[in-house]
Amino acid sequence: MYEEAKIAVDPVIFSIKDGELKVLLHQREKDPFDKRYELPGGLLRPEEKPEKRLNQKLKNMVGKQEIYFTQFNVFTDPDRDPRDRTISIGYIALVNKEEIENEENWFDARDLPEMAFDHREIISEAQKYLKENLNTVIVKQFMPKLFPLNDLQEAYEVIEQKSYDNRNFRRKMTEKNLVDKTDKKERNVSHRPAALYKFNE
Amino acid sequence: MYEEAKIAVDPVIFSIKDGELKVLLHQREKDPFDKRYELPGGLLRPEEKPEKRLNQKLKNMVGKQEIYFTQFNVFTDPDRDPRDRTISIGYIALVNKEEIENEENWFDARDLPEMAFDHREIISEAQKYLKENLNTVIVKQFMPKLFPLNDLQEAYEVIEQKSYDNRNFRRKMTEKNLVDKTDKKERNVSHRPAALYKFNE
DNA sequence: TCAAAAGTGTTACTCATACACCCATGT
DNA sequence: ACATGGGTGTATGAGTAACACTTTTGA
Repeated sequence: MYEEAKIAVDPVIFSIKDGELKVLLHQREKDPFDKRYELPGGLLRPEEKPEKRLNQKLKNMVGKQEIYFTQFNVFTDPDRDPRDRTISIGYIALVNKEEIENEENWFDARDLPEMAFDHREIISEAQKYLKENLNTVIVKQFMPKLFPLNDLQEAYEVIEQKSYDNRNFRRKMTEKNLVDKTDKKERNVSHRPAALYKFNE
Repeated sequence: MYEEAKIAVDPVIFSIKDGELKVLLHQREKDPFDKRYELPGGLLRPEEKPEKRLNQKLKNMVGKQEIYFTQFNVFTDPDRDPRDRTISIGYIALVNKEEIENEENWFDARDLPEMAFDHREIISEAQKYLKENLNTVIVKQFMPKLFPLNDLQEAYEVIEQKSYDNRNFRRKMTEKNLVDKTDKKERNVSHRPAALYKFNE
């Protein structure tokens, strides 16, 4: 008759640190794919909405209460889980580097370890989505409240994998009033301290 | 334990005719929602891939072999089907008006009949997706091989719900080499016949 | 005084927008 | 000849892209 399938919620949790796009992974401790890394997802429980499941997961993994996420794709290959048929709903979730306490399970998205299931492909699709749908709302999630303009430029560059002219970038951000200069400055840097900016409202 | 759910594949099949964005629907003949209209979807069978199911459905409904489609969203509300929990994978499918033989089940997307389930919402999301992701590949699906430039403009206008300046529109299409003029012309029209264009490669 | 990153202006080019009249055909 | 939609050019402003040197701080 008709197929019944389990429903997984798989977040690709991104952050930007040290000029790299990072992804938060979890190491499996049982078969299949024992010891390999996987996305920190979960299966839906009866009557449960994906957003609820995801909020719980994100809270566990990252600690922060409110984390931005959005659905980007669904993975349906009948053989993607060797046990039962499982449909995975793929989400991207974005956290700023200030939230990262323990760097241990954060990996460079461009240099991933051995992955379980089709999770490498899911991450690759997620990166593509991130790049294609980049906007201020997205980048904002990666930044702390106050930041130097050059860090913002770096965020764009890391996601889009291209470089901007520093003068043009600054002009665009300030003339369009996307950011506001504050009277604060960087501290304890061994060079000219940058002015700190914040996002406009 | 964990939820098992049925998986539905629901295509929103769009076409453009008479200056309207049309959607192909199917009238139900049993409860729940007897006599209401629904998307011409189907449930996945064991081991079946959504793309395969969709190809079958589209072939049945429209006749043409190769139809462009793409996944746009997933609908997961636990109560969206009053019988069993069913996850619906939403697709948009695009056909050009030449393929429409029987107009009977084609409805103006902006004036739908009473719908079953959450299908009105699915169509509304599909329209939003179409509008936001409009590009030449998309519009191409709606057009016959040869067409007057003004018909192409109309297609953009119907999808985006805005109007273009005719001179600017023509300049953009031709200068960017998105279309090529052929030596053919409209026939049997009671006004100056339009030159027919085709998409570039 | 040196190293390191922050910050700053001008010019050229491309693209989007606004706007009104003549043209080719069928009836 | 007239009604109907087809077809054309120019000017203005906005946004994007290219390009190199001076400034401020800590060490």
